[in-house]
Amino acid sequence: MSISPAPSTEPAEPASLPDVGTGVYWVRVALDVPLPGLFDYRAEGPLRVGTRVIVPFGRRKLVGVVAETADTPVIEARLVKPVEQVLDDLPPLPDDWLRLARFAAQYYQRPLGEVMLPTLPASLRKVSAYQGKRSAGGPVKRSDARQGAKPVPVQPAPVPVLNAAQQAAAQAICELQGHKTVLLHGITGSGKTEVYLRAAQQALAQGRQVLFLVPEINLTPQLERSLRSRLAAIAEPHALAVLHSGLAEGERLRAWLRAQRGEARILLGTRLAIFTPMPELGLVIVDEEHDASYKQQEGLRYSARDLAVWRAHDLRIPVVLGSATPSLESWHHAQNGHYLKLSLTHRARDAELPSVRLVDTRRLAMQQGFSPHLITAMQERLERGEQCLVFLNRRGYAPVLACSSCGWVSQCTRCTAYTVLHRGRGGRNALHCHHCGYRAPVPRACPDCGDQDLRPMGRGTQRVEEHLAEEFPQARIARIDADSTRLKGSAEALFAKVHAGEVDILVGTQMVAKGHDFANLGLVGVLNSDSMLFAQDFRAPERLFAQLMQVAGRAGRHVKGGQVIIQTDYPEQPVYQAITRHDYAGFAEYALAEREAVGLPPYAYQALLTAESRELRIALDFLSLAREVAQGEPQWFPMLDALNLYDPVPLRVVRVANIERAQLLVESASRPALQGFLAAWMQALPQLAAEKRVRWQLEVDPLEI
DNA sequence: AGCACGCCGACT
DNA sequence: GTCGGCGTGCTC
Repeated sequence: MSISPAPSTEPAEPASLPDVGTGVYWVRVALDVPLPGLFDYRAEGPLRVGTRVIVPFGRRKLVGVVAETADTPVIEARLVKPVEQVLDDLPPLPDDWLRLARFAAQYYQRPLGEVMLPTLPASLRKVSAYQGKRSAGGPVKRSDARQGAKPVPVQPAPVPVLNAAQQAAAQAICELQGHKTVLLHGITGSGKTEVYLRAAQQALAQGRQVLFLVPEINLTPQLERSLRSRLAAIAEPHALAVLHSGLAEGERLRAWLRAQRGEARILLGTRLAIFTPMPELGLVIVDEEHDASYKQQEGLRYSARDLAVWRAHDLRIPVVLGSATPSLESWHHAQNGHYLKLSLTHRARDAELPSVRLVDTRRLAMQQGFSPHLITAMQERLERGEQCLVFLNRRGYAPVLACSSCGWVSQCTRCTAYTVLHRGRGGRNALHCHHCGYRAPVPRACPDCGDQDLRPMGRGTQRVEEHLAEEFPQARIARIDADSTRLKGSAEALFAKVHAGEVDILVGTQMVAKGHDFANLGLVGVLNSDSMLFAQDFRAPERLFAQLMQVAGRAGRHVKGGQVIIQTDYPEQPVYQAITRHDYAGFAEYALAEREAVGLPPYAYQALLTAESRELRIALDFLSLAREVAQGEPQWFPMLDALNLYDPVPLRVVRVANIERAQLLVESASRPALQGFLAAWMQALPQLAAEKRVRWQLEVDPLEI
């Protein structure tokens, strides 16, 4: 998105002014409640904006953040309650943090308190942490200041020699003055990380902090190790802090505090780290910027990547977005000169890109989803002692169980979805609903006609694993998906086996596609990717391309002649054609032209209003009413003719856990028109929803529609 | 969202 | 006779 912060020239807000003669200081406090606006309180002394306070709210007490000071309260003064406790265990939250929170609240149409408070470590926003303790009171004890991370012994890694392209990219970033968004487009294995590190190194040398965002927790340990060893050469081990939702509360608090105090010089984290105060922030890096996990999918539905761009702009510092397959939004900005595009077009260690072959499966005799070509290729690789990866984005044994005589199929009673057949340990099978978590035993006979011939239709990773065990009885096979890695640490253990060469064939879902560098992997086989090709979502081809590039990038990183085999019924599709040439730019050009022709993002901006109710009719009625309200009040919605409000429609999976869902898409070619409309609309929606008794949410820049 | 008040069913 | 179901009303 092209969001530009307002210039941050206004001085820090002054402490609240006394009400003349009374010695009362009025403050407006942001609280984590789903009510619009701020709440007036009275303080005994001046309070700086950004100060955390404990205030009474109804029958309870809450931690809030002073968002404004005022000469007079908005509500009647006698209704205003006093601040109960001023939390001074931390300095007030800094101005740039407040600006970021205000922007996010306004942009995503949520109350300020719902943005501010959930981004703080829990102990800084829980009243319980401050009650009962009289002395210093609160979670930030003096000893925390000195408590860094455990002193992990780290050997400095040798600084790798950058190739010419890496050198040029790093230099271009290091030479930037002020704000710039850089799109670092580097194919898998081209050494983007070294470029990030070189840029980070310079920022550190200039006395600045670096914020390094990564998509998922499971990427962090690897990167953390490599960053630690690289950092050992240029900074002390304490300089790195890691922040993600998998941390224990204490660790999370400590990392946040170290970043906030400027003790941590590099903060490595997932999307939530974008909200960490960093007093000397000088560079933001967003690795794998296209990755959907930068988008929070509940509560405040923010994009950490987009907020990173905003924050960097606000602070007048560079931000580097890196990817082998950039989002079309970022690519578009780079193409039109908004972003600076830097490219790494060759693999760093002279390794060649794997060859990609499309196997046209329309006229082939398939065996359990495998073409003879793929089986033969696997055979050859295994004979050479290389590893094979079979990629299939579908877990379980089979996506549905069906009766061979009457047409019954296994369905969830609570959702409009098939239940998936899963093979449990000891051959105990069960039907799982992937939407609501419901589990049921497998019926002995068809519930409709009594026929005992129930057959699994299609295949998931379990069935593929089973078939491969028959096909390659000598091979050691491992399966990595959400089911086989449910237990803590089991994913690491499985990956370790693969890395140790104790696995010949790896079967996996998208979990295996990200980040891992398998030294001995020669062949990647892709099954059933066509299912993504014709998904209803307009971003499906973009996601498919990114996923195929990513999984293809696992092959032949160190092995000569790496190969990818994609089985498809549609080899002529542009996505597949571009993949065979490793041609991101070609794919992007094609996809962007298509988007432009039909006016989809990045050529339009979207928001999605979703409603939930026990009855679909009610959810749809609410959405229709919401649309009528907008169309019926032209004085409230002067921007209406720049907007497109679509018909309310049921979601593709309309019922989940017995709740029916529907949505209404709003679209505009003008961001300000959309923003203005949403702000006005939000005034009317809560009342409508209360009348219809529906749960609802508004998502700005939805990823899936 | 919490939290409490408020009126109707199966239990120590 | 009570414990508790969740409807609805309010929070500066």
